[in-house]
Amino acid sequence: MAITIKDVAKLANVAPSTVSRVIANNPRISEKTKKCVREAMEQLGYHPNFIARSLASQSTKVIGLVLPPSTGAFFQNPFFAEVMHGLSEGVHEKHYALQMTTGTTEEELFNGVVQMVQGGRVDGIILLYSRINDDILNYLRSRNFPFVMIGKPYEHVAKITHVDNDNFLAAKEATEYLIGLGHENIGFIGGSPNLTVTLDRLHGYKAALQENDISLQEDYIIHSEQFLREGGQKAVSKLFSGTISPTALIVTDDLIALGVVNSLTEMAIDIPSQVSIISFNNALFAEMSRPPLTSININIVELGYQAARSLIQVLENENEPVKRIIIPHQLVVRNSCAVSQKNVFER
Amino acid sequence: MAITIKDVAKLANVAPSTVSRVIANNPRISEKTKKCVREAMEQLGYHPNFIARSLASQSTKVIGLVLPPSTGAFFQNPFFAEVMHGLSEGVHEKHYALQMTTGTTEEELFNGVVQMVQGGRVDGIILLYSRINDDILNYLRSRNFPFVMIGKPYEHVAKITHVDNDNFLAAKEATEYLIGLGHENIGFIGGSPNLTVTLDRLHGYKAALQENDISLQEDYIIHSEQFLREGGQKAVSKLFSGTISPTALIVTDDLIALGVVNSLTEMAIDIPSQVSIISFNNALFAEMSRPPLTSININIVELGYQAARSLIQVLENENEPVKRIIIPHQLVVRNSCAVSQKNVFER
DNA sequence: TTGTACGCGTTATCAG
DNA sequence: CTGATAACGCGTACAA
Repeated sequence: MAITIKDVAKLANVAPSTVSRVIANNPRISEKTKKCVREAMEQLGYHPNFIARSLASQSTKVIGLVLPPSTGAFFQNPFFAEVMHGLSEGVHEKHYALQMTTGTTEEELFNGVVQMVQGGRVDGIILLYSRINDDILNYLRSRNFPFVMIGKPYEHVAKITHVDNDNFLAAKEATEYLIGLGHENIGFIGGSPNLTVTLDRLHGYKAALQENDISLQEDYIIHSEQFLREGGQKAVSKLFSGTISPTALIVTDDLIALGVVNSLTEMAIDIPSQVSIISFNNALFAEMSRPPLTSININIVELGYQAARSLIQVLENENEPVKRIIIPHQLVVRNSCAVSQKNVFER
Repeated sequence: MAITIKDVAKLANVAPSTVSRVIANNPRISEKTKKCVREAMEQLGYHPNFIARSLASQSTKVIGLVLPPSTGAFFQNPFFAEVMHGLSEGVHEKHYALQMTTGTTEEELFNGVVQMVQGGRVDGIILLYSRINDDILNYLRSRNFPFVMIGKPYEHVAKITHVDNDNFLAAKEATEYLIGLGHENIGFIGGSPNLTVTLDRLHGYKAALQENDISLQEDYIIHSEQFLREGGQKAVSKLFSGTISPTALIVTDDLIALGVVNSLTEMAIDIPSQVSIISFNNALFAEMSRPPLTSININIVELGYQAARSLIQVLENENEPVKRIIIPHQLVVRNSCAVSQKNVFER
């Protein structure tokens, strides 16, 4: 059995509670006994038992992570690694640990969260996604359990602390950029329409069209359930089978964009001379693609970092106000967009 | 305060210990009281407290993950996401949770591990790397704490359960493949020489040369500390400044290979006609690179999955024997290797 | 400033 | 088959 607080107490000739107070650096303990106790701890190689501490103090110093339902695909997207990077830095600074649960089905996932929460495994939770009508979100809210989310809540925006980009603006700017290049037939290829990111970007796209008096074509909008390359491929075949094909595309994820590029290349449609593409996330892929993709850097690492920090603030301050943190984005111009060749003739 | 076992006991008119036994599905409890207790649990919405359970049973059902020291870079490499994918599936099947610690310095990392171990936070640990003279490894061994590692231990191979590829063979095959194409001036660009993966692959490379009576050129061997693109770029400038430049390269990581490709392209050295490249890991990059890289698929997801499973076996079976699990690899041929043009003339 | 005693929510041992 | 009771290791009123 490991060294406990009692062993230390015995060696230092004090009561266990005194040792406990020394650990907590309680100011009401004399420096002399503190030193004495610390020496005893050193000598025995004492390390506090986190589990016992958690039970007594009702706090674990662990933060739970909830990955989106389609966990398998999520791991493949560079978003995962980057957000983990930021999260890990954020929690590490404050001496918290990260815990993950995953599940293959929606139900398993939900149960995993319940176990984390009601099982007392974690002090708070970070949702790595935001979607419409999320049971997990509702559950956390109904139990009043501390959590923050990455992405904009679909409902109750003002009541949920979250870290997000201004996806509306980002998509609007992206679209305006294409319009500025003379494009008017602009397609939108997004991820699942249940995700708020997708919706926000779609709205930004629509707003830009409207402000520039370009009529919206519903069949220029495609949603691909998977945030993967396959999604992009399917989207292209739908988009380019119509009568008038778009001359430019907004794609909400680099990975999907990759599929799009693949398909277009196979169809011998040149990028950017025939179709311009602008995508989101600025993953390494974006740079590697042929042609290199113009993409919007949403600073995913920072997204994770801020999420971690703001959750910890919620946990450590009695009534921390609800916050909304917006991480800036940047358009990274590469070679996937060109001036529209035909806008003059077509209308 | 949450519902406890006592509340359930009261409602079901039994002792708390009985409730505990029902949870554990103890066979010595009558079906009748089981049903009664379960109804009470249902009615109250009871969920067992994991922390209390952990304290009493001295087991947390949590597995700790140790990332390599250069954590920042590690997150950027697709290896991270893939291995996490496998790990998460492996632990999820057996109802364990994953916990991560990270640290910016070696010392922080070490302390993180000590906290996990001595703090009783985790039942076992998975090391996501293997290197020479690892303090953490020595610590775990000295405390006799259950752990498995991904990669081959540098020492005590027969005493440490680990999951690995046959990196020696993989590199040997890769080299032989190049030799088969007529190459004799084959360079080796590896990651840190402190990692056993690097060493194993280097040995495989050397063995292949030797068996084919090709003399080893020490200045054809470059180590890049970072598993990143920058590493590849530096390596190239060293390699191609000598008198006789290699006509083929073994690169131990796709990300490094990417840097190599970049640099060679900038130097207007054509791949594969002037230099052939074969790399490891078969990340998405490999396929996307221009030209697409011939790479060795080491099945990273499986590496993680098996690591999780074997650790859990160690945890759940009294004296599970030490195991060594080898995950198969496959050469994925793309377009980065060609028949050597000059081997006939040069010797 | 320090010690005593109890509670945190379970599991496990030992009776009955 | 079930019920007391004692751990598990620590935090914390309360008392001294």
